[in-house]
Amino acid sequence: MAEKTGTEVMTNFIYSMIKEDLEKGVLGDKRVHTRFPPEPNGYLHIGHARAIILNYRLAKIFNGKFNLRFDDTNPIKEEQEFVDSIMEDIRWLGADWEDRLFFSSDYFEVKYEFAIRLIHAGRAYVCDLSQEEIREYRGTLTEPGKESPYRNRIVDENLDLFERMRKGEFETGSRVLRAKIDMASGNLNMRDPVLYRILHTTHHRTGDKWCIYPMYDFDHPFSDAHEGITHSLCSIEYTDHRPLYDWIVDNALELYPEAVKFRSRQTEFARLNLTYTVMSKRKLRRLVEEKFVEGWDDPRMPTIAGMRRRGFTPASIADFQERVGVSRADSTADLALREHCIRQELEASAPRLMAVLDPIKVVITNWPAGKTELVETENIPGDENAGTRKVPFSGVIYIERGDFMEDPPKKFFRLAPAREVRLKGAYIIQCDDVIKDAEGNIIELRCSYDPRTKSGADTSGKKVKGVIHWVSAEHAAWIKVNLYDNLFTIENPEEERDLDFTNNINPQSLVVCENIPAEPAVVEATPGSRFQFLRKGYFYYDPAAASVSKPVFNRVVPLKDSWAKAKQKS
RNA sequence: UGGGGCGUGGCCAAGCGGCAAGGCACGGGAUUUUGGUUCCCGCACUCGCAGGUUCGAAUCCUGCCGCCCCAGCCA
Repeated sequence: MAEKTGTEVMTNFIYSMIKEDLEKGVLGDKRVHTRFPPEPNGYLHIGHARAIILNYRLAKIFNGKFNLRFDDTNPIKEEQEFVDSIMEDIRWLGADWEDRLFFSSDYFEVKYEFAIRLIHAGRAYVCDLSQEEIREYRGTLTEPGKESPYRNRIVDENLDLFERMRKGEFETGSRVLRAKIDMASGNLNMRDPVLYRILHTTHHRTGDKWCIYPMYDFDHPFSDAHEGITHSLCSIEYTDHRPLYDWIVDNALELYPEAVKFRSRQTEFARLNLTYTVMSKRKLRRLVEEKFVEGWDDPRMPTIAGMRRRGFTPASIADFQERVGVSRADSTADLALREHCIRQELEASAPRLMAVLDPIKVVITNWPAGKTELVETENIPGDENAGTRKVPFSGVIYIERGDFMEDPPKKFFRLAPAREVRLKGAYIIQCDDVIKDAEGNIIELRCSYDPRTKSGADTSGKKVKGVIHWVSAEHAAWIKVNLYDNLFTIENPEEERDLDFTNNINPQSLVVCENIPAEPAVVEATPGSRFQFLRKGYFYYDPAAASVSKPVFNRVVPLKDSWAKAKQKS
C-alpha cells in the first residue's frame, strides 16, 4: 500500500522554509530536528495526529531527527495514564522517536539554574503580588499595565527568595518568579510574564522533589533550545508568544550558552478542524463523561484511539493530512476527504466478503433439495494475487431487504416480481412470489434459478443489470456489526452558539446489528483485519471486542452509493 | 479605541509581477458479475472590497471591510 515513507516531496510553507534554511546554511552543520510536545493531560485527536505526522515527516525528509517530549510542567493536570496512551497513539501512527523520549521535567534542574542566571542578570524577579493583583497590574487589552512594586528588588533578595521558594518555605500561590520585560507592551505576553509558580503538588515523575514549576512560556523555548530543536512548530495561537519565545532563547544563549544546543525558532501553523465533529478537549471530555459515546476510543470520536478502533489505518491518516496541507489560515477539512483516503486504501487492499445487514429470506424453489454448491469468487477484483475463495450456495439464502422492491421505479436494477438479478458469483434468479405476514410485511421471497447461468460459465446469453450479494442461510456465520455515522448532524457543531453542542448529536451515529449472517469464511478472519462487505462498506474486525462470543465488525466507512444519492434527489 | 494573525471556486490549497496547479465534493458520459472501482469530460474572465503603480497585478503600494486569537500563578 502507499505507505508514507517520509521521502516524498511536500509543498507547504514550512517545508519550503526549512529547505531554504538548509540552502542558506542557517543550521550550520546541524541537522533538522523537530519534536512533538504533548501535555499528558488527555487523549490525542486527529489534530495532534496532523502535528505528529508533520513533525515526523519533516525530520525524515531532511534526514533529521524527531523527538517526543512531554510538556509536563503542570502536575495538577497531568498523569502517567496519559503518557502511556499518548505513546501508544504516536507509535501506532508510525512516528519513531528512537531513543529520544524526553520529559520537560527531565530538565527542571537546568531550568532552575537558568532562572538563577536570569535573576543574576537582573532580568527576573520574585513578585509577591496575589494572583488577582497581578491580573490588575497587567492592565487590559487597550491600556498598559503598571509595574509591580516588587519589580526592583535587589538581586540578592530575589536570589534568596527564589531559593526559599524552591525549598518549600512559601505557600502555594504566594509568590512567583517573573521576567522583567515591559509592562507597557501591546503584547500582553511581554508584560512581565510569570516564569515559575509555587505548587505543592506531587508530580507524576518527579514526585515531591519540586514545589516550584516552570510555566510553558519559560519552559518550552528553553527545552527546545536545550534539546537542539531547530524548528519548533506549534499552532497559530502561539504567534503572540513568539517574541517571548525568542526572549527566552536569546537569554539562554547569552547567559547559559553551555545549556543550549541550538537557537531554535518557532513557526506556527493553523489547527485542523473537521466537519461534523468537535475537537476541543472540553467538548470531547463532555461526550465521554456524559456518555454520549462509550469512551475516548469510541469509534465515533476524532481521537487517534477512536479512529484506530473504527478501523482507519495510519497510512490513510497520513494521506489525509498530506492532502489537507498546511497553512496559516483557519480551516475546516471535509470529513469526506478522510473517507476518501481510507476508501482508496481499502479498495485495493481489503478482501471482499459477503454479509447481509438487513436480511430477508429467499427460497429458491427449483434448487435440488439438500444440495450445497461451492461457488468461486475473487477476494479482490482486479488483483489476481489476492486469489479466490469458495462460498457455499444452497436453496435458502438471505439477501438485503433493500435489494427487493415490490413496485420498483424504472431504473431499479435489483430484484422485483418477475424480474431477474444475478447473485454475485452464483446464478441468476427470478422472483416468482412474495410471501407476506398478516400485517402485510414481506417475510420471504420465492424465486427460481436458471441453471444455465452459473457465474463464469453462463450459456444462457442473459444480460442482467443487477448483481447482488447473498449468504446461504444454512452455512451462515453470525456476527455483530456496528454501523457508524457522523456524530453530529450539522457541519460545524462548534459554531452553534445558542444551543448546547450536544443538541446536534446524531441519534443514528451508531446502529448496532446484533445478528448478521455472513459467509462462513468470516470465522477465519483475524481480529484487527479489514474487509469489504460486498456493496456495503469497509469493516474492521474489532480486536478490542474479541472476547465477546460473536465477532464484532465496525464499519469504517460505507461504499459510495450513487443509487441512494439519485434516489434522494428524486 | 491595544497587539497579533488570516482572507484564492462548496471544502482544503498551490501561486510571490506575465495573464488562476492539484485534491476532495459536485455534474455529465463510458466500462463494470460490487448502482463500488477505473476511465474520460465539465466545474473561479477571477483571487474580500476600492483606488493606485505598471505594457502587464491574485501577486507591489494605499485605504477600507470581514473573520480568528490574546487580559491563566493552563499548555
